[in-house]
Amino acid sequence: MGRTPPHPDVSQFDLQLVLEALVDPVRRSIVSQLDAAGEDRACGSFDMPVSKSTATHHFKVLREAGLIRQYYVGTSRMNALRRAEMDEAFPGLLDALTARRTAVARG
Amino acid sequence: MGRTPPHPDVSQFDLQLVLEALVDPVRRSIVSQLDAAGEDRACGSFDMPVSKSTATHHFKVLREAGLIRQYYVGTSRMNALRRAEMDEAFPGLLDALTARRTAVARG
DNA sequence: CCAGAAGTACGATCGCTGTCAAACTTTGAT
DNA sequence: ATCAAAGTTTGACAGCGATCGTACTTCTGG
Repeated sequence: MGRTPPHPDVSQFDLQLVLEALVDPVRRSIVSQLDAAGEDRACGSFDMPVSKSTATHHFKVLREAGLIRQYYVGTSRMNALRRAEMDEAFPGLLDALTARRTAVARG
Repeated sequence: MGRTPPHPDVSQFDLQLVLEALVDPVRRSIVSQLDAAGEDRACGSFDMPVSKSTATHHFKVLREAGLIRQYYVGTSRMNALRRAEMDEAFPGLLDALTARRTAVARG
């Protein structure tokens, strides 16, 4: 569907949801890749050892936790890291987790 | 028993294990209480909504992730937060998670 | 208009983990 | 010696979530 999916507001960010999102290695890798890229990227452009349907699931979890913002460009769904807002809600958290320690594991 | 349980060395701290430990609300509460107390505390002295056997499980997970150090004093098992070592391995992580967000000012 | 590309939606597994109760161990006090 | 306190161990169970394949939708290019 072309409609924009629901995104939580910064005031509704929940630490529990954020941690549940970041505890998964695949999702943490997505965040790291997005952070390293410094620009928005399509779902399909990520290096991920899972199927497309599983990838969709991971992006949804990240979006609902407030970690990424998603919007369509043609058939591609773009993903933007909501770093400033995360830093506002949980100062230091993303810094601690994106510290070039990235390892992509098969889970 | 009575013997000291195994503790990982700082050089072997693993981010994945640490996050898996901290994603559980009960365990995060233990860490927060330990941090707020500023001193070692016995297992039974924590405010936890679970049974003793479940508590034992949580302390074990925290210990194996390197978040706490455990030692016996009489029949009590004391718990110490390994903050300095955690800060060394993952700078800013515990700070971000033990931040009291109810308060306003932050020095 | 049609084919392909990019994702989503939907079930269905399947393993993991948080939970408890019950039995046990160790220590300290009476 | 006995008893209670503090945890541990074991075994079982329930629910969640990561995974996949298949079918479906939407958009773009020819």
